[in-house]
Amino acid sequence: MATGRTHRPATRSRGIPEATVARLPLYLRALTALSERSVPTVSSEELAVAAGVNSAKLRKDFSYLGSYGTRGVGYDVEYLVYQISRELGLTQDWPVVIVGIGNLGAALANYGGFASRGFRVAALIDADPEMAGKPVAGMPVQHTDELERIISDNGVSIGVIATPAGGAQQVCERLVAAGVTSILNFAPTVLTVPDGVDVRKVDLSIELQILAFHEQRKAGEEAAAAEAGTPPPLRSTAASRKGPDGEVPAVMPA
Amino acid sequence: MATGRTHRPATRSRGIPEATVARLPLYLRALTALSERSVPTVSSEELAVAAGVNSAKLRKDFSYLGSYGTRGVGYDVEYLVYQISRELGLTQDWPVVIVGIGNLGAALANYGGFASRGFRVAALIDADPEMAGKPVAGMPVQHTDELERIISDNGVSIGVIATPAGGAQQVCERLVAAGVTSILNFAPTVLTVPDGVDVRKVDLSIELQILAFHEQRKAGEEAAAAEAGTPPPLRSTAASRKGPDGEVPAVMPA
DNA sequence: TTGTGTGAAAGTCTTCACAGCT
DNA sequence: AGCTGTGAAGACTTTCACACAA
Repeated sequence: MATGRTHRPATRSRGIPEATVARLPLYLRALTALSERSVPTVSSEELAVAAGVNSAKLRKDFSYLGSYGTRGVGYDVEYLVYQISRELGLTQDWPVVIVGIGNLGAALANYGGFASRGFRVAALIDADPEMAGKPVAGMPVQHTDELERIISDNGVSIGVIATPAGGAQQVCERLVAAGVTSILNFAPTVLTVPDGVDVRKVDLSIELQILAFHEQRKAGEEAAAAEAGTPPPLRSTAASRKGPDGEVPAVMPA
Repeated sequence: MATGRTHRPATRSRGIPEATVARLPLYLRALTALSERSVPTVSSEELAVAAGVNSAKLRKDFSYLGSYGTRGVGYDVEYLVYQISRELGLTQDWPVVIVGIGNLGAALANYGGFASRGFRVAALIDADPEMAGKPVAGMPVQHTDELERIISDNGVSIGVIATPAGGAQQVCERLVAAGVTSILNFAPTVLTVPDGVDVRKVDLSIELQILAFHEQRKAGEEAAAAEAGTPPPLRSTAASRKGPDGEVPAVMPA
């Protein structure tokens, strides 16, 4: 069945692990850079370094896509770029709308890498009537009233929410009702959506808080180490969250 | 620091799972909202809904912090806010620098939630001499030449990189050399740092690509379902966009 | 000889389900 | 009676280490 391309290796029991999917864009970026430098092939080790992961993980990840490498040689850069792009659905063009054109929304609209790989900003939408018509990133901002029409006219299925937290859920509901099934949420709030709709969130303050946690832990360990007479490990505290190393020795206050 | 805080419950064999740490800010936000509405106590189920997780996970998460709930009753909101804040290191103030004051950097500088909970923007830094002195978010932008001095004078240990990809690694190295040990990277590039330095990345295009992957999969399933005579699951929107070609291997609607 | 592809082991995270406090 | 706290089971992810193809 499946139109052509039945070529796929018997592997692939449908379902690439989520952790792998989340790394594919990383590999793709590294591969694209290699491609631009006309590098023909790359080993799992080299590519892994470029992508910031370890090679075993990379090979395992690629094994879910199929056997695209050549033993003793490595991977063909162009071919892999294509395979990963296809797997990620980037061989087609995704129109995207950005709702909420404040500082952040404008920044996103202006973000180049956005429009590049497979995505196209179809419209900028804001609730403020004052904004309507104003050009941002060379594109006129449209009023929220137009939201449903815009989604429908452009066949938009991916929406970016960059509104204040207060309005996010409502915007989300309108987007979903109009046909959007994937949402990237920058508003610092939890969005509730029906089944079948994907939401990913990007939250500055959450990231900072996670960093603060580790930062505090470093400070604590340093102090503990000093107190115990142990010299603070050269800039090598529990940097990596889980570190297979032996969990800090005796921090125990007893 | 490390003010006598030996109060800690006997539990806590040191080491809260990373996955739990990543959710603490979510709980904290939900709790803060409850606190503002003067809600005195909350059950794991209610709080879980507000934070967008399930209650078993939430209880397990809290169990790593200690036994802060009351069986048959729930959790004391104020007390939990305090405990989580302390665990995350938010009872102290973290000076932060933002490097790269373009659209995004300016948006981050203006982001309110930033300055709120425990973080304070200590300086805005940009490499463009033209920017120097210009006020952004009520604060003069400073030139990169000042970077080391600023970090050191303010005891900054957390840096935010919002430069173009090209300059990110170099900025990162200067930040680290100057004493920064936690970095939030918005530049679309992999940063290499020494052990002991934490990096978290926020990458718009990666998030979009992950959404596109799932979006494509939905379209594929929909097409397959239609082909198999099964009605597409509810909201069949994205119809206009649908998958590019077939791909749709064995569907197995069971 | 080199470097992929992958079973198997180890490590993490989530979910279940219920004992035990209030 | 109600809800927390948590062992134990299950699911997912990473890492190991080596057979095997080029």
